[in-house]
Amino acid sequence: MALVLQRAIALLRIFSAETPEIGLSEGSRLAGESKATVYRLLTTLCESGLVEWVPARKTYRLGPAVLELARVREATVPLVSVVEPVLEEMQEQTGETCHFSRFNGSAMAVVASVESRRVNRITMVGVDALPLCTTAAGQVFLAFADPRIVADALARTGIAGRDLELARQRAGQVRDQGYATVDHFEDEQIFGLACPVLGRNGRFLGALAVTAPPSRNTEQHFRAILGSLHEGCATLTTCLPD
Amino acid sequence: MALVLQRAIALLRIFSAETPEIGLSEGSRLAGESKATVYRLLTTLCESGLVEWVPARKTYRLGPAVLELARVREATVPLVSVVEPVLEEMQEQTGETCHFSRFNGSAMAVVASVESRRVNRITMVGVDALPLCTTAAGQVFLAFADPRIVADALARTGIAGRDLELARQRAGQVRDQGYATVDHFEDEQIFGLACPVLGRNGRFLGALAVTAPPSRNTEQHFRAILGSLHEGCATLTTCLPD
DNA sequence: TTCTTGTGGTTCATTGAGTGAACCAGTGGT
DNA sequence: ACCACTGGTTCACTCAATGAACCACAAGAA
Repeated sequence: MALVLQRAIALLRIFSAETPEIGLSEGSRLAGESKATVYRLLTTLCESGLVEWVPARKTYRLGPAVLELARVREATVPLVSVVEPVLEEMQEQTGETCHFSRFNGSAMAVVASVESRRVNRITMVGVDALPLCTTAAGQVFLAFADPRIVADALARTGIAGRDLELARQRAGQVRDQGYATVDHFEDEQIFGLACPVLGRNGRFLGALAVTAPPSRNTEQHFRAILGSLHEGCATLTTCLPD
Repeated sequence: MALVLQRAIALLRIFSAETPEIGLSEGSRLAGESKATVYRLLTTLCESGLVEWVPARKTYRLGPAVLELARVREATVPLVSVVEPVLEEMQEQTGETCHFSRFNGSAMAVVASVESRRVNRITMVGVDALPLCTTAAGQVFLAFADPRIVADALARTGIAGRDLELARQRAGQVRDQGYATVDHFEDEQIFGLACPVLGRNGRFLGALAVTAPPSRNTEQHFRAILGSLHEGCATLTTCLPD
């Protein structure tokens, strides 16, 4: 029910760090709706400020109203304002890029990130969603979140057969050792280490992660990062609602 | 057109710092829609994560998805990340609570704020919208924004006759002296001082403001605040897009 | 120049999605 | 036992959403 709303929301979600602005035809194509429909939806969204028309490029992009909504959400359920100081502290301790992400129904959505100050570092600019199977944060979700939610999430990715078995196996490993590591992302050599953040009731809330160039993954540094992660997780467990 | 969408957006905007959670009946009342309609809209919004169901209190509130949208918007058009450091600097210089707000179609929406560290201070907790006529930020908008937008905004407030004349007069004063001051907000004695932030093309972008207990409004402190404001405005003019 | 192919935007007859009155079932207070 | 609230659900009616077909325009090619 409320198909129009669903369409409109799907349209909103098309906007991302990779495609921050879309034209009418492009939006129509991406959303799989007729141009007339997309036009009507976007114009209505523009009226409210949720979307913005960019005359210079004849495109649409997310509008300032989403910031207002986010501010209200943050005032209702503080998340970023709680997570950010923890990430700052971790960045201080490890010197590396740190981030916190939550499952949003299809991937791990980056909630907040603090970048390393080193010249050779992992950047989070333009990254707003992390895949479930190929990132440390995602693997931590697969290992520690409610099995039903995980099963549902895996089903949606379309992963099946041998790959599905491997993912489950990997989740088991991660669950056993309490953290996940990866040594690459897509085609780049990247070291990633993530731990689960659980609420006071034990429910999975999100993943706290540190990423660095693989050259810095020495045994000593690894232990320092893991220590910082554990500390951060403990803080968040006590400070986050739920 | 797209009436359903308009209804849904109106519903989203009901959530505020003052009413962060609403029940079904309450929402139906506030939105002026039938319970069935509101139920359908809220459930659909919940599916996408834009709204969240709170079982403990049997209410709805804004969901985590709005944070994701805000992150994308912020990556597209940096605003908070630009304004926040400026506010920090101003708070350092003046010792007072500083904030930046933008016109959102009906009021000045607070984009970012940094609170004073003094014991007696003005807090921005639970404040997300500032009225146009009774706050320094609002008066700055009335004085410096595009006259057509201002006229439209004033019309919507329902202000007319003598009060409208007074507002216009006040806007003239503010335009002449380049800043706005107020000595109270609602029934509280509060000192407020605001300056307009204009884009490189001269268009009004928002209001930069400092607020303090009236007892601290000495001539010397006033000059310090005004200086800090001018500095902040200059920075924002060069750093903000548009 | 002219043709093609793209864009953003608009129209309008058709129809199915959205609507709300009326309906549960539950709860807390009197 | 009653009342006045909740949150949630049903279903016949109808009006709002839909998309094919339509502009006007712009950029590129022949």
